[in-house]
Amino acid sequence: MRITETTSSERQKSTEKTEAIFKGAMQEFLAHGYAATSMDRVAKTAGVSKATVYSYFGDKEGLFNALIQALAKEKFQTAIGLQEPQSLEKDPKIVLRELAGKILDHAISDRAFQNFIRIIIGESGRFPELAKAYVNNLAKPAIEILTKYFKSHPELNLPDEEATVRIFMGSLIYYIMLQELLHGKDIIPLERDRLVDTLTHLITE
Amino acid sequence: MRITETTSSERQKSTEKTEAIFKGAMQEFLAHGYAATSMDRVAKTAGVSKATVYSYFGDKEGLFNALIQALAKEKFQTAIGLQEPQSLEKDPKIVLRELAGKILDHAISDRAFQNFIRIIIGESGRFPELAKAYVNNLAKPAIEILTKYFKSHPELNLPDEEATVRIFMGSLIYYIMLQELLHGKDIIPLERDRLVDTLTHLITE
DNA sequence: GTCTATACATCGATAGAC
DNA sequence: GTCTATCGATGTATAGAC
Repeated sequence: MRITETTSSERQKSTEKTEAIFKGAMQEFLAHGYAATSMDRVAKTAGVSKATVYSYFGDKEGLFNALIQALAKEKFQTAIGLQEPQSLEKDPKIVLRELAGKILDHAISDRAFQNFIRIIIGESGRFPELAKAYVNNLAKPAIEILTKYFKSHPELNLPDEEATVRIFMGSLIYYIMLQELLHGKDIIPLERDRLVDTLTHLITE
Repeated sequence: MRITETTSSERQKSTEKTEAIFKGAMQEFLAHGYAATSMDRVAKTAGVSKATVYSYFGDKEGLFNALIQALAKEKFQTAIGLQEPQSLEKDPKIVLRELAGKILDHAISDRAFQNFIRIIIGESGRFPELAKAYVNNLAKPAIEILTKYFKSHPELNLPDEEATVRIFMGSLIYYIMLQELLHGKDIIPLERDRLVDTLTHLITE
C-alpha cells in the first residue's frame, strides 16, 4: 500500500521529460509549422529518444494538439495579466490608450507569440479544433471583458458595444499582423502611437 | 532567321502546360500548405508528369514562389475592381458602408481567398518575400487609395487619415479572420451589418 | 519537351533489448 | 519507462528513353 508517494499511480512518466518534450516541441513546431517539423528533431531538441515522445503523446498529431492547447491556456494567463483593476476611477480615454499600448508592446516584443499566431492561422484549415481553442480561450474572454467595460461607461454613447470591441481588437491585431508578421514594417511603416491615438479618439470622440 | 513565330524563342514550353501546372499547384498548395503538399500530387492534379513540373519551375520552392506571386497580382486585380468611380457625388457614409459590405461579402464567399490569406500568414516566417509581395501588391495600394479618399473629404474631420484607414481595414480583416478562418462563426457570432454600421458610424460620426 | 523509372533521403511509427 | 535499431511509406529530384 503506497501511502504518500508523488500523488499519481500507474505509468510512472516523469514530469521532467514531459516538460522537456513540450519545450522541444514548442521550439520546433512554432519555428517550422506542423508539417515541416519532424519527430526526430523534436526528440533531439527535447533530449529524449523518439520512442519516448511517442510513448508520452501517442503520435505527432497528439503532441501538436496537446502543445497548442497548453500554449493557448498559457497565453490566456498572460493576457488577463494585462487587465488590472483599472476600471472605475480613470477616464476611459486613458484606460483604452494604456490598454492598447500594452497589448501592442507585448505582441511586438514577443516573437513566440507571433509564431503562435502564425501557427493558429496557418493550420486553422487542417486543425479547426485548435483554432476554436484559440477563440474560446483567448478571443472570446477578451471580447467579453471589453464589452462589459464599454457597457459600464454609457457616457461613451456607443451604439453597439460588442461591435466596437471587434473594431478595437481588430485594429490592434491587424497592426501586428501587417507590420510584424507580414514584414510590412519596412514597406509601410506607421508609428504605434498614431494608431493608438486615432483609435481611442474615434471611440471616445 | 525566324520572322514572326510566337514571339519567344528558345525552350518551347507550352503555355497550356504552364497554366495546367499553376492550376494544379494552386489547388494543392492552397488546400494543404507548402510543406504538406507533394510534387507528386501537384503533377497528378495538373495532369502532367513530375519531371515536367521540375522542368518548368526548377524546384518546389520555385513553383511555390511563382504561384503565390501570380496569385497576389491576380487578387490585386479583383481588389481594385471593388473600387468604382464612387468618389465625388455620394455621401461618404454611403460609400464607406457599401465598400465595407462589398469587401466582407467577397471575402466571406471566396474560399480560395481565405486559403490564400492562411498561406500568406502561415508561411510568412519561412517565405518573407511572399509576405512582402502581399504587402506591396495588395495592402499598400489599398491603404493608399483609401487614404487619398479620406483626405479628399476634410469634412470628416479625421485627425489622421492613414491611421483611420488601418482601423477600417483592420476591423474588416479581423472579422473575416475570426469568424471564417478561425471558425469563430459558431462560437461568437456577430452579424455582418453590426460591424459595418458601427465602423462607418465611428468614422463619419 | 515530355514521359517512365528510379536514386537517395527522410518521414512517422514500432519492435525488442534492457 | 526508456533506449537503439529498423521497417515501410513517401518525399524531392533526376537520368535516360523517346
